[in-house]
Amino acid sequence: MATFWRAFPCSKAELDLGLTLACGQSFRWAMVPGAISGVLAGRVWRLSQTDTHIRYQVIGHVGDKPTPSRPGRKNQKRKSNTPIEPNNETVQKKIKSEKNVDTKKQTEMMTQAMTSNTEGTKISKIKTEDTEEVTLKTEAGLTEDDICISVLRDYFQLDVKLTDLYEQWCKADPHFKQVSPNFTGIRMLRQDPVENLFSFICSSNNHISRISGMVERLCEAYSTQQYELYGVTYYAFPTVSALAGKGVEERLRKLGFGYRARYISETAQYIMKQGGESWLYNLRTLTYEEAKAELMKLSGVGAKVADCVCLMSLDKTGAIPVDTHVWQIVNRDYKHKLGTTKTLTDKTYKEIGDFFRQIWGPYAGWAHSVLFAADLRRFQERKTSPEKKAVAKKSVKKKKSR
DNA sequence: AAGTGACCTGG
DNA sequence: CAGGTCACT
Repeated sequence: MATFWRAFPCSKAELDLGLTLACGQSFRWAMVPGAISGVLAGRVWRLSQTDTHIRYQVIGHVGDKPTPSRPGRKNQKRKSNTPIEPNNETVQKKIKSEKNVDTKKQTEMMTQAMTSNTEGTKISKIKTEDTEEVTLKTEAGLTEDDICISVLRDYFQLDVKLTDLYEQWCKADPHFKQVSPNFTGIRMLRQDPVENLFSFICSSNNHISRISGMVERLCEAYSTQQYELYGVTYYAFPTVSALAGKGVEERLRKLGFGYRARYISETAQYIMKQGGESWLYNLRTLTYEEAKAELMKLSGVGAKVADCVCLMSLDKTGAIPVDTHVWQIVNRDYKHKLGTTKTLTDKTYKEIGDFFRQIWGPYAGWAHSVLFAADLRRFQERKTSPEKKAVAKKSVKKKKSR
C-alpha cells in the first residue's frame, strides 16, 4: 500500500500550520521541503496546508522496528532536521496496524473521536493523490484514517473556534487588535503531557535552538520506539519509566544537558513514585490552580514551566506562562495598565496572569501565545511595518533550527 | 517579600 | 546573555 495525501477543509485563520508548529510550543516538528514532519500519537506524519485545506499523510508508525536503546551504546547521529526524502509521494512502507504497539493511546484517541463535538468543524475526507483506500479496521470499526483525523482534531483542538476567540480578544484589547491581523491562525496544541513537561524542563535559562537539540538527543538516547525511513529515524518520546532509570543524570550530563540533567532524572523518578504517567495525565482532571501546584513540586519546575504544561497539555486555557519575553511585552505594551516594576517576583507574576485573564477571558493563555509569537524574532518579517532594518541586519543564514 | 547569585552550555 | 529554577539573604 502506498501512502498518499488526504485533506480536510480548514482555513488559515482557524489554523496556520507554520505559525502554530513553530511558535515555541513544540520542539519536534521539522520543516521539510513542502511539508512539516514529525511524530504524533505513535505515527510519523507529514503535514501541509493550502488556502482551504490541511493536508496530511502518515508515512509510518513508530514501534514498527522496536530497537530498545541500551545505555552505553553509541547512537548513530542522524540529522533528522533535514531528512533526505525523495519528493516521490509513494512510499513503499506498509502500514502494519495490526502490529501497532501503541494501542492504549489509540484507544484513547478513538474514544475522543466518538465523543468529541463535531459540529464546529466539519471534516470531510478528500482524496488527492490516493492510490488505494485504507480498509484496515479496528475492533471499534474505525479505519486507520478515521483515527488519523481524530488524532489531528484532538491535537489541533479544532473544536475550538479560533476566529471567534480572536474577535473577542480584539474587542477587549486594543493592542491585541493592532498586533493580531498579521498573526492569525495561531492556536494552542493539545500536546502529550510527558513530552511537554520534559521538553520545557529543558527550556529553563536556555534558547530554542539548543532546546530542540536537547530534546532530540533525549529521544535518541531513551526512546523505546522508533521508525526509520530513508536514513532518518523518527522517535517516540521516551517514557517516564525510561527516564527514571539508573544513571540517567550522568548520561544526560554527558549529552550536554547541564544542570537540567538532574531535573529530568528527579522528575521522572518522582512521577514513577506517584504511579507513573497516569498521574501526570490525571492532572487534566484537576483545576488550574491544583494542577499547577502539583507540577511545581517537581524538580526543575517553577511557575513558568508549570504554566507552560498547564496551558499546552493539561487543558488549562487560562494559564499564562510569564517568561522574560512576556515580561518585556508587559512592560512595553501594557505598562500603563500595570505598574512598571523592576523584577519579576512571585507577586508580579501572579498579577500579570490575573491582569491578562481579566482582559482576555477564559482562553487568555491562547491569546498570550499570539502576542508571544508576534514578538519572536523569526516572525518579525510578517509585520507589515516597513521598519525592518534592524531585522535585515541580522538576517544571516542562521537557519540552524528545524 | 523583594533581591541576588550560581547553575551547564553555546552562539 | 539566553523563553528559569533553586537556595539563601
